[in-house]
Amino acid sequence: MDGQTLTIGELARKVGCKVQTIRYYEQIGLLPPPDRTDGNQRRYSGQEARRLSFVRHGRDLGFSLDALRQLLMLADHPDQPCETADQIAERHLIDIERRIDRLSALKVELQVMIKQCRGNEIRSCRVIEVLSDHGHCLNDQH
Amino acid sequence: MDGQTLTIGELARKVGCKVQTIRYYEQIGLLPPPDRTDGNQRRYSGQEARRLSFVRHGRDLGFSLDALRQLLMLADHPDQPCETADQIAERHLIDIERRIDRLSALKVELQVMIKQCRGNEIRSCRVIEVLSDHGHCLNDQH
DNA sequence: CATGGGGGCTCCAGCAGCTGTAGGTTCAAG
DNA sequence: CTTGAACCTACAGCTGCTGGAGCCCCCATG
Repeated sequence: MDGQTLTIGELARKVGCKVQTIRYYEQIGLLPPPDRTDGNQRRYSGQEARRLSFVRHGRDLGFSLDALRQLLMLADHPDQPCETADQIAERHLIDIERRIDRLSALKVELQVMIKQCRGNEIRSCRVIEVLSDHGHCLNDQH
Repeated sequence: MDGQTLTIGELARKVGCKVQTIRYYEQIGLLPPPDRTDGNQRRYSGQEARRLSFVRHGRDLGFSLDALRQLLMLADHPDQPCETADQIAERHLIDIERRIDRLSALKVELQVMIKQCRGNEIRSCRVIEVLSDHGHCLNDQH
């Protein structure tokens, strides 16, 4: 099942992304240039499809293209210890945790904002007021 | 304390953003053009500083510039009912909840990935493996 | 074997939301 | 009056794609 070749459109459908995205990844050197037909159309092997899957799955997990580039380089050298890969993942985990915390704080603030404001005029609207006034800010670090 | 004027740099320091960001907001019409000195430098009033605070705080809360533009327009017409402001905030709340859910799922997946991989070779590294293999994907919707 | 249409190709512009640089001017402290 | 930090404009660049124009290829059907 590795000898199969896919057109760029088939590949895009398979991994769930746009054709242009694949060409973009190739352009920025994240995917190697695939073989071409005599008519200059790209044909992808199972190998290349797996590499793209890796990238897409990584993107779904929120990794940056740069982080994925590093991970791909690591994946190409399977004999080395995987500390670096771990570090990338861990850094990413910390980042995600920070984002969750931040978003949770925002959620509370928004809920308060909305609850306090029902059917009034803008003059007394908490949404506007809270946004105007830093005193109401929960995570006040400005 | 409203009669004070600030240079663009002072304002930037006060609200915690870059000078260029302020000029950018002016350029896209989010902030009105401020008064200038004879030497063509911008001078900001307390009014204008508050408007910028509003924008920055909104950005911190994850509102898009477009949503903030709408909210600013509402804030400029305080006699109208605030349903629209509410709707914007509510739509945004739903969005934030979705983002939290999504990030929480990613967090679990990353934690599993990292925990299973300690001091091995890349050959057996879960981080690479999980990203390569869709079978390990928790939220498998591809 | 011709043809039509769906997909492929390249190149380029644009999106949000800034950020950085170049090259010049102004302001205020000393 | 000098100096140097901060200001000015204009424009390019960043991430991660997405869409369009204008052309070309592939293959199923007649």
